[in-house]
Amino acid sequence: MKRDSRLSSVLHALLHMAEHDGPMTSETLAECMNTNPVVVRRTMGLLREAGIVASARGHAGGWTITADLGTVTLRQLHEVLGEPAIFAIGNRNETPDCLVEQSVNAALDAAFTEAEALLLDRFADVTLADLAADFARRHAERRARKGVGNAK
Amino acid sequence: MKRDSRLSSVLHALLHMAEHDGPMTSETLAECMNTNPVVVRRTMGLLREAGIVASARGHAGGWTITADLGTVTLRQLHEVLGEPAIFAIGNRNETPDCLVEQSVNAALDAAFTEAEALLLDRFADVTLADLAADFARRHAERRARKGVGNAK
DNA sequence: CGACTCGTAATAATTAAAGTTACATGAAAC
DNA sequence: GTTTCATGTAACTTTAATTATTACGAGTCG
Repeated sequence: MKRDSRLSSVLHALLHMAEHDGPMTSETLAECMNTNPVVVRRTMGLLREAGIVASARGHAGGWTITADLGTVTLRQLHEVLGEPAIFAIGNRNETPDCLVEQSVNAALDAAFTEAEALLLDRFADVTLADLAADFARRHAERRARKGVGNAK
Repeated sequence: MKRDSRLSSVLHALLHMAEHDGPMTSETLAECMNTNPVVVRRTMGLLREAGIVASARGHAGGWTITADLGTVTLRQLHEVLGEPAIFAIGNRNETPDCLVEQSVNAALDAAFTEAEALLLDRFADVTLADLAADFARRHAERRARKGVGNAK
C-alpha cells in the first residue's frame, strides 16, 4: 500500500489554521497541502468528532480549531485517525499453527511492540503548541536571514 | 501498501532449514510457508549473495544454511533484504518549501528516527540461534503437554 | 539424455491509501 | 426566497507497494 500520510497532513492543516484568522475552507486547505478538498473533509471530519476542530457550512464557513493547542498531542491525533498501522513490515501470518513461525512472530512482535511504545511516547510528548512554537522560530530565522522587510 | 513480510518469511524458512537435514527445495519451503517457489528463490537469492545460504541445482539440490546460526542477526537479515521501509506512516512531502510542513516533518522525523533506532537495536540482539533455542523450548513444552509419544 | 532444481524476466493479482466525481444538505447574502 | 457558498458523503478511480504467477533458460545428478 501507499504510506499513510494523514497525520502529517492534519498537522500541516492544523498549523495553517492556527496561523490564520477565521475559518479556512476545505478548498483553501487542500490547495496549501496539494491535495483534494474531499480528502480534507474526510480527514478533518474525524478531528471534528474528537472535538478538536469545528466546521461551519455556507458563506464564511470552513474549519476552525476549537481545542487548546497545548492540549492536543500527536498521539491523540494518531488515535483520532483510527490508529493506523505504524509498521510497513510485519509477520506473514499473525496466528500460525507452525511452532517455528510462532517463535519468529514472538521475536519480531517483541521488537515491534517496544518500538511502537517508544514512538507513541514521543508522540505524546509533542503538542500542537510545540509545533507552532517551532514554526515561529523557523519563521523568525528566515526573516533574520533575508532581512526584515523581505520576509515572506 | 501491503506490509512487507519478507523478514518474517526468511526467518521461518531459515529455521525450518536449521531443523532439517540436507538441502530443502524452493518448492518444499514454499509449501511450508504457504507461498510460491519463485518468491522463495527471489528472497533466498538475496541471502545467498550475503553468504548466509547456498543453493544447488539439479537432483538433490536446494537450499542450505552456510552461516553459523549464532552470527546471523535479525538486523543483518533486514539489511540483506534491502532495508525496506519500516514505517507505514510518514510525511506527505519529504522536502517541502512550506515552513509549516518543515516543522511538522522535523517533529515526526525525530520520533520515527528514535523508534527505528530502537527497533534495529533489538533486531541486532536476536540471532538465528536464539530463535532456534526458542523453538526448541516451545517444542519441548508441547511434547510435555501432549505426552511423549504423541508429540508431533 | 532426462528428470530435477535453481535463475530470472515479465506480468498479473492483491491490498490499502489517496484522489475524483457527483450530488445532497445547510447557512449566509442579496 | 432564491442564489451562492461550503460542508457531508457515497461511490468509484487511480496510484503505489508487496506478493503471486507464468514461462522459460540453464546447470546437475542419475
